Amino acid sequence: MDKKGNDQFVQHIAKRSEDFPQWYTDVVLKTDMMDYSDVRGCMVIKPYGYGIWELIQQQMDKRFKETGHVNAYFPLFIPESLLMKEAEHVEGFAPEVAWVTHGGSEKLAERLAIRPTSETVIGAMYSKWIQSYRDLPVLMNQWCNVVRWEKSTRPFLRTSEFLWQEGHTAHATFEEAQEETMRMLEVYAEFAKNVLAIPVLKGRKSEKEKFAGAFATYSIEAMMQDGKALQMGTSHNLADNFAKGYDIQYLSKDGKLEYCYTTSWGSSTRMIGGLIMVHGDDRGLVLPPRVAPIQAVLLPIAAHKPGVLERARELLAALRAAGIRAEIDERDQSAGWKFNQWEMKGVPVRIELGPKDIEQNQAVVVRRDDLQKQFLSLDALPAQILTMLDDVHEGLYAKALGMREKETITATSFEELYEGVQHGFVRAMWCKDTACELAIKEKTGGASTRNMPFDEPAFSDVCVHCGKPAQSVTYFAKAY
RNA sequence: CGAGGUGUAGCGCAGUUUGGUAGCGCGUUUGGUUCGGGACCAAAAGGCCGCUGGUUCAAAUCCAGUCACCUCGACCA
Repeated sequence: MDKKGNDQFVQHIAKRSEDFPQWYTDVVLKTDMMDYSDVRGCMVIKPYGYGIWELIQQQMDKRFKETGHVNAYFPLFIPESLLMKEAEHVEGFAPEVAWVTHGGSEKLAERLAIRPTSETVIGAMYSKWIQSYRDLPVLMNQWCNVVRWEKSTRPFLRTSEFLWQEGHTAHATFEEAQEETMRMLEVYAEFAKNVLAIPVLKGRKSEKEKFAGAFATYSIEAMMQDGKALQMGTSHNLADNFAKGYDIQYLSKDGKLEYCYTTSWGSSTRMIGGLIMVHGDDRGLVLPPRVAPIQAVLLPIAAHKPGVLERARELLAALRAAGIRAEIDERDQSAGWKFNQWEMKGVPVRIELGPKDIEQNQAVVVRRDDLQKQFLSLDALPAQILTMLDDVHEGLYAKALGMREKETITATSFEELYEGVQHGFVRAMWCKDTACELAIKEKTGGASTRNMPFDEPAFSDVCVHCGKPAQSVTYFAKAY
């Protein structure tokens, strides 16, 4: 690269098309979102990245309140005996649990697991709290951190410690639990669309991939720009599996002792990784406006000239008064340098204000998504920026949806399916997912029915998702 | 856990083949000129060459061990 920079921050990033993993890492590190810590696989989220997370939290929490959930907090440590009560759950999580063995210098009589997820502790509490059908449903959520000792890690996508929310609910019947499971899956899908500008597929996971201990697991999956799938939220119907393990019972109206039906659902800082990989381009990050910590950055041009800075600060105040998260960059750097830096950081809208603009009562406004430049009058600028932010959101969503549709094929044979998942999603028919007996019925092609050789070795690295939207088709994708 | 790669200044790297004063670019600090797409000049600061041991008069460099990180597998609600 022949471009010169006067800040280490301004370095070229890898070409997205040539080296997607490297591009992703570059974007994460060079946009000042996170850093590596000394503990392997643990991330440090820096203020810019955390700002995104705060906006995600706010907007998601608002949705949880609307669906009647309340926030609570449960312990970080889970005694080993408590964790062991649900057999499938233990088996699934055992390989990735971190253990506390000592308190100070004394060895503990019983090891403490650092929560990989909280069904177990929360189940134990629910067992105390729930006595009667009048106590149901219990609808709670907690925002917290969890630890999973992963073998390999990637920033935001899979870290040893991560931040998330986990919802835990208890209901009187299986049907109510199922309804809750689907309701929250829908909340996630709506959130992905309207806040993150990411189109997602809703689907049910295969038996092999479902949450350890769940009756059924549903997820939302998005396609990244390399064609791979990323799970961006899950919702589990736990049926009465955990209620039986943790003795969550209630006395029904007609005086019978019954087990509860529980659900759990979660989404994490992985969503940040997802939005980087869905929207980013060769210039760096592209943030969807609703989670952008800075929605509009104001760059005074030739700021040393009289009046420029003053006018720019007035404009900043006007933007903020309109509810726009705006910042001004008054640093003593060249204009070109600032353009590049804020583009890399993905700020949705850039506003340039120089002496010539002030003369003509206008500003130069540039959208991050298409880099189109326009000259707008200063008078109505805040209102126009607000509209523009919505346009950017819609534009990003449409672009991501277009990409996904382009990279999704419909398969009518195993060969097509296998070929398709190498670079995108595949639509294929799904019947029932029972252990190793899987059958595919062709529907879209309208032709014959055949059995799918799911036990072929080539298929082992394919992540299977079953979605059941309107057209009743099935989605398969190669996953991260 | 398998295969490959990398550890040298805040960041990116050269130097290791052939042992001999620790180098370059960017950034940082100071002063000045600039300022509408990655500015320029001048000066300065900044290093347990991942760690441990060995060979040697002498090790960033050779040998052995070890640790960490990265990529790809495996694994992963």
